[in-house]
Amino acid sequence: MLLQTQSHALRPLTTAHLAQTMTLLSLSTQELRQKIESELASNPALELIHDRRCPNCHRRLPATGLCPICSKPQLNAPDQPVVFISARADFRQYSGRASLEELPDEEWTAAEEDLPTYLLRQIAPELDQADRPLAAHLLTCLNDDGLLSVPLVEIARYQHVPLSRVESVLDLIQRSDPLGVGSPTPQEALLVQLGMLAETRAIPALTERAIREGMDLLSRHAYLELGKRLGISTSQAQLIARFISENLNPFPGRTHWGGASQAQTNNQVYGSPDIVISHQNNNRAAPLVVEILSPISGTLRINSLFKRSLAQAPEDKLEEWQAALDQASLLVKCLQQRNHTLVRLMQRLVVLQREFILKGDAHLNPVTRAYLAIELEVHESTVSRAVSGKSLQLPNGRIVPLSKLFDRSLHIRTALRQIIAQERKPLSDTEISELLHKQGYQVARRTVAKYRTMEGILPARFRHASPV
DNA sequence: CTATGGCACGGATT
DNA sequence: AATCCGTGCCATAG
Repeated sequence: MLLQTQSHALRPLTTAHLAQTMTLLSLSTQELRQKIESELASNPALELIHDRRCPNCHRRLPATGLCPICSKPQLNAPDQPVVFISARADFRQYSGRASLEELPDEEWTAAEEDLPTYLLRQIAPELDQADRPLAAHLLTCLNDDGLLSVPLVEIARYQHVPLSRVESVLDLIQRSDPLGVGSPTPQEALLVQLGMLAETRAIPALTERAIREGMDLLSRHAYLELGKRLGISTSQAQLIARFISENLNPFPGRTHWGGASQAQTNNQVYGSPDIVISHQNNNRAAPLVVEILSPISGTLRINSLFKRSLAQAPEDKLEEWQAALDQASLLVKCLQQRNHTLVRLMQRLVVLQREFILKGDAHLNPVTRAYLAIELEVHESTVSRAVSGKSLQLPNGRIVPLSKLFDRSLHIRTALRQIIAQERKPLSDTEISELLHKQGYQVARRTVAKYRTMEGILPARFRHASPV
């Protein structure tokens, strides 16, 4: 028995290590944070140091949370992008700020005021004086997305008012400027917006049902399935999806639908990015800086007190404590490995896709995961896991899935979009295919059709005169 | 008859 | 091994 525990304690690494590294790598920053927090809560051998030190070079950090050394390009290699683990774990406000910078000037005044007061001003005239505290309570419960994550009943109980009154006040809020704000789910936000929009404008058939019954499919871009569920064709389902993404906003808190400025917002991702690419000081000429956002602020390490007390552990607890310690050190190690892999991946990726990052969709290099795996001398699946489920914020503030950097057909699709934008008369798929051949893209006529629907472009015949 | 979408197959990718 | 993607063939709509 004794021999068994010893050998068990001696060789827990390798396989377990590998397995955990893989799972950690495939987690997004948010998921990883949850995982770490739960580990931290349950495992006394782990400890989080709230130091304000850079995770890369361990120098003291200024209040901004950005390491002045690591975020600067090296003098001897100014062209090399800087890739580092970012110490600022709280990036919600960060991404929010980035999107605000994109707003045209006239929107600034509205945006500068914070959301709750902005809303309160709107609803004040229609609001019964007695309901003011209730409204204030509701508004302060809004999260960054403009959604209400607290159940209504809870608020009703807290304020000692009937549920119906809470509902009527909330209804007032939902009809205020960021339309749908205060809805409990993105789904309901969309429905409210749709309802208001329906009064002034024609809406594709079945849009409401698509949101009600196919929300899950909609967010997964599973248009084929959506079509089946609604009993319509895939392309019709795609049209509905396109209409929704162009006219509605599932997260009313993020002011994103300002005018016609965003014509091609294809697969915009909402939520927090895992990686942020920006120019230093927002200066377009400055080198690129790549931050891999850390899931936690501070340093995760083994609790040295716990380790020392292991020597005096009571007989019956020894095994349990040892296991906790092993698990903790495993987690710390794997976390480092994950960071290392991500840094190496991004270092190479940013060089390969520099054009795309700076100039946009048309300049995407068709890089495959397998190719990158060979370059980095890691297994394909490692790259796969590192890429999956992560999102990337580009210097222009857009957040896209990291897998977009591995899209093999995006540059052809943008070429296609250009052709159609410049066409004098509607071109048939066959004609477009020929034009693409002249540009050096060998795509079959059938494929043109696929790309066209992917971009949400109507068939030639129906495309005649519709300047939206 | 032409343009286009659906389905399914094979090869590449993950 | 599972999934995605480009393509060919066929049915259908205009």
